[in-house]
Amino acid sequence: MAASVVNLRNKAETPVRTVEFSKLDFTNCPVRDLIAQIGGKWSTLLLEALAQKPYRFGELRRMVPDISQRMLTQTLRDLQRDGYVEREVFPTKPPSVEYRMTDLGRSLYGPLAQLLNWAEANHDAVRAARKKFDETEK
Amino acid sequence: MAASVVNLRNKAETPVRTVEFSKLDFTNCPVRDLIAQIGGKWSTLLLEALAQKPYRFGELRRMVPDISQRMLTQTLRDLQRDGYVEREVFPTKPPSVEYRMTDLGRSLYGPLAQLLNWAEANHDAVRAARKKFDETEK
DNA sequence: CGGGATCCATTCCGATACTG
DNA sequence: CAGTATCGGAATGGATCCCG
Repeated sequence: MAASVVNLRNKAETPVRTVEFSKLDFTNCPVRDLIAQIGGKWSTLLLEALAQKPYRFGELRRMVPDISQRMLTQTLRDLQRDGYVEREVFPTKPPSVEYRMTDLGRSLYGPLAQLLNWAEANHDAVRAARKKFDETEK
Repeated sequence: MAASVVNLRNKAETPVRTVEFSKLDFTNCPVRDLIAQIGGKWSTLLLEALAQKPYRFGELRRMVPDISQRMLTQTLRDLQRDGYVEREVFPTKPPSVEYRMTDLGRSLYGPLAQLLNWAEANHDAVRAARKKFDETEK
C-alpha cells in the first residue's frame, strides 16, 4: 500500500532508499536478516582481514588475538554459510585450512568499508556525544 | 608498526581502508564500538524512519508494530546518547515527545543506507548461499 | 593445526504491570 | 501519551578440555 511506503531522500532529492514499514517480518526482512550477522562482534574484523588476501585459520587467530578459537570457528562458518567466504582444506600434515573472500563478499565489502570508514572518522564525535549525554545525567 | 598495518584496496588499487590489527581493544575500537549499537535489532529501522522526518514516540510505535515499548524507549535513548537523534518534549496535555535526526545521524545514514540497499539487493543471493550450505550438510 | 563439545557468565530482549 | 520497573527466557560469547 502506498501510504505505508516511505521514501528516504538525501538533500539532492535523490531517492536513496524505499522502506515499507507495514510488513516487517523478522524472517523476511533483509536488513535485520543480514545485518544481524554482519553486526556480530567479530564479523567485520574478519571480513576486513579477508578483504586483503586469503588467510589460514591460525593466521587469523594471531591477527585478532582476543578472539577465542570457538568464536573464530563459528564466525568463519557463519560467513561461509552466508556466501561471503570460501573455505579450502589442504590435506597437508598437519592439515591447513585457508579462508578467502568470495565475489559476493567483495561486493558486500564495498558499502561496508564506507560505513567502517565513517565509524572511524566519527568515533570522537560519538564519544563526545556519549560523554555529554552521560554528564547531563539523563 | 608498519607490518601490522593492512591496506585494504579495491580493484582499482584505490586504498579504501587501513586497518591496524595489532591493537584492537574493545573499548577503543571504533568499528566494534559504533557498529555494536547500529547492529542492534531495532536501530537501523528507527534510523530509517527518522531519516525521513521527525516522528513522535507513538508514531514510531505504530510504524514498527512488533517492537515492545521497552525496546523502543531504550533504542531511542541509545541513539540519542550516541548523538544520532534529538529528543524534544512538548509540554502539551498529555505530553508529546518528538524525535528527530541530528546532522551526525544524517551523515551516518549516508553510508548506512548504501549498506542497507546492498542487503536488500543481495538478500536472495545470501539466502541461496545459506540453503546450499545447509543442504550440503556441513 | 584446525577444529568439536561442554559448561558457564553476561547481555539482549519480550511480556507485563504500573505511573505522571 | 510516553514512558519506568521488574521478571524471566533466549541468545551471545568466553574458558576449558578433547580429538584426528
